[in-house]
Amino acid sequence: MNIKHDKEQVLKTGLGLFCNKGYNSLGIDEICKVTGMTKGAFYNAFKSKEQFLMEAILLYANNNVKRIKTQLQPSNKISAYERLLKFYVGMLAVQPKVNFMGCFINNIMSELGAANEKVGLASTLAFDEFLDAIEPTVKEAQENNEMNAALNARQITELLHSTFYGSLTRAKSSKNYEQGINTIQLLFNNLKTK
Amino acid sequence: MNIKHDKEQVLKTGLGLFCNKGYNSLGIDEICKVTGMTKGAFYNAFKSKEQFLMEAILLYANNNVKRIKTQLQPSNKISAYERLLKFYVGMLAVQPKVNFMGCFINNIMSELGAANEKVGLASTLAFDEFLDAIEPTVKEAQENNEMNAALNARQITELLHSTFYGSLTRAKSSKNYEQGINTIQLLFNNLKTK
DNA sequence: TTATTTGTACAGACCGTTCTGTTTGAATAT
DNA sequence: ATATTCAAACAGAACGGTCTGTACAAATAA
Repeated sequence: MNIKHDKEQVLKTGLGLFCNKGYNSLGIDEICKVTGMTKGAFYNAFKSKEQFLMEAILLYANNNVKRIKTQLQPSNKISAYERLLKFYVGMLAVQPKVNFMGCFINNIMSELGAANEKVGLASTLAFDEFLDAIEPTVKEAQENNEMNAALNARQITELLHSTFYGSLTRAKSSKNYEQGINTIQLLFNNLKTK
Repeated sequence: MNIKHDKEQVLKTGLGLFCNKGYNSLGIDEICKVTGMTKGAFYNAFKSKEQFLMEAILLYANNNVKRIKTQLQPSNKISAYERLLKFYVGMLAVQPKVNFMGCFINNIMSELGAANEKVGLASTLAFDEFLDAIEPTVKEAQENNEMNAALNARQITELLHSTFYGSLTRAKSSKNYEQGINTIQLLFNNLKTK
């Protein structure tokens, strides 16, 4: 009794598992168990565990870009600066509810980025896509005169996101996100136009 | 013919291996091969791989605190602000020469901090020791009126180091440290007294 | 029929750890 | 000085478990 598996659904489930357990701690057996697949079906659909990961990275990157764009969507109720601040604080504050799983791309960068060239490249590209999605809102904040317009918008975006990733790593390890929020707040206050 | 092993030297060598390969990718076999030990000797000296790691974390933390204090040592040739900037830029710029191994504590936080409570705690404590070593120089920069004295020195230190760690993770993954230097530069410019 | 997909057992490599027996050198006894 | 004892350190094979990936027959689809 062969089962017709929805590859997208399997990938989505696997992505969730990767987010929670990382790469090395998640075995093919567990992916199969949770998705209801067998190994034959898995290896028929995916060339290898690494390729499965690569597809999961792409899926995550796409979904996350969409999420970022939605959350930073222009609004006349809340300014660009405030949307950005809320965006980053929100991602930190939600961590206790998601078992401090952090950001999949940041996790994969840390776990495999240095050792595996392909994965390093893919996660670097995903990171850049996130910056692409965030940068317009930084520009908007500059045009609103909320942020210093003399600075390069891309570099501000890099600064925001790097600080966020550093704070997130610390939050994961200490199981405490409050220091991270303070750090983000301090950075935003400093980038604010006086 | 049994060999007498120097535990400190073994730990030092093992720490170097952990720095380069991370925790999961480094096997006991390789530690033994490089140090010239056998497994019997290894397990006579250390309870487990995890305990070996814990001792390596302490060793690294101590050495690194010393290094930080040396590099940030008060000087009348270079101001506190400049010493801090040089300190962070230097750590990024050196990465190509050390195979982008980054900071051991940051690596371990990322790889194991979330999964292993003991390791998470130990690396969080090490992080705090680094902040303790850096904070006095931030205070000095504030007293020199190089940095805004209205801000909390500890929180500035947190911001500096979190941003550095975020930049470092990205540098490791992309094998490029220049963006990280730009990010640190931008942050320092923003914290500078106008 | 013929081609494709799936289920399952298993190969083969690797891992951390344990086990048994050996070496060693210092303490003690002669 | 010489012989004996003993505990700690060491050597390295072996173990139990994990892992990814494969082989191949059975089931299904064309």
